[in-house]
Amino acid sequence: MKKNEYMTKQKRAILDYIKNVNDFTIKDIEKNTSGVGTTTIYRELNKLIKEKSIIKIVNDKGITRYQFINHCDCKNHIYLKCNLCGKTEHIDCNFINDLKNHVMKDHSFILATENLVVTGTCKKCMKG
Amino acid sequence: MKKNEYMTKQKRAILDYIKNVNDFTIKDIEKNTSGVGTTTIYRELNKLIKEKSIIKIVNDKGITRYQFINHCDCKNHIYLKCNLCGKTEHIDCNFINDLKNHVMKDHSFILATENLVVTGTCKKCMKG
DNA sequence: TTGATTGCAAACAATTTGCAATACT
DNA sequence: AGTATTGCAAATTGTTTGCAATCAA
Repeated sequence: MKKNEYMTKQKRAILDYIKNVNDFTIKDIEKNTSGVGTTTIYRELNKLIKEKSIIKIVNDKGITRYQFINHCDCKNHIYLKCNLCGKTEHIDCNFINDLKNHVMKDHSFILATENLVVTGTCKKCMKG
Repeated sequence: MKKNEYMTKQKRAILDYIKNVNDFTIKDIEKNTSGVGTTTIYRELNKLIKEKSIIKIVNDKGITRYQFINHCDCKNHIYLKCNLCGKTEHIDCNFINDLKNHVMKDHSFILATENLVVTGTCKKCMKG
């Protein structure tokens, strides 16, 4: 939280909710909090978008969704983003280093692993 | 294109434009085509979204953008996109299979290698 | 106390829809 | 000919803003 910012009960309610769900709509927040006006929700989400803590996307059904991005300090990681549910998980393992080395050695290309998002189908959606 | 669909000059103008730019706004299309109504643009883009040919996102400045997804038929390949010069090269080798298997086995995630774009720095720009 | 935050209502902007005219096959 | 497509204008929906009251520090 930035300086000169107050922590209000509305803000806390919003943050508490979205940090757990990771993928949500405005209506989801309205349903899962109480005593928080819609205007406040928009204002808080816009602040988070500017800070790049969340992103706003419109899925193939036309529904506007917000997704929480977990930033972290570790290296050698990539994001796995599910094409179906839209959720992004984050893996951190040595294999990424192997990939990086391979691409460097055999293809003369420096892979930018700091912010690498690859897509596919997650465990959950694989079943459903 | 689906059956029972007509190829009109409006549709062709839109498709010609977005296939080349890969990332665009409604206004970009309006500026770079002529004789295409805004309604038609929205309708065409929505069709592409439903078909998952493009995605619609709102960036951290609040601008709504659309991004074209390039599909192709070959397997085991990924695209290497250079952050500096913007050029995309395309590699096709066994290592990609290893990556796919690893992600599947150790992270329970089906990697969509048909359309995987990773970014970094290419040989040319590495030197310059 | 001081400045940030809230929420209503109003303003605004983006997107969709009805429908008659037009273009494609 | 028959059906999909277009584009205007109107309707709708999503989002933002002004402002007075309230709340956090």
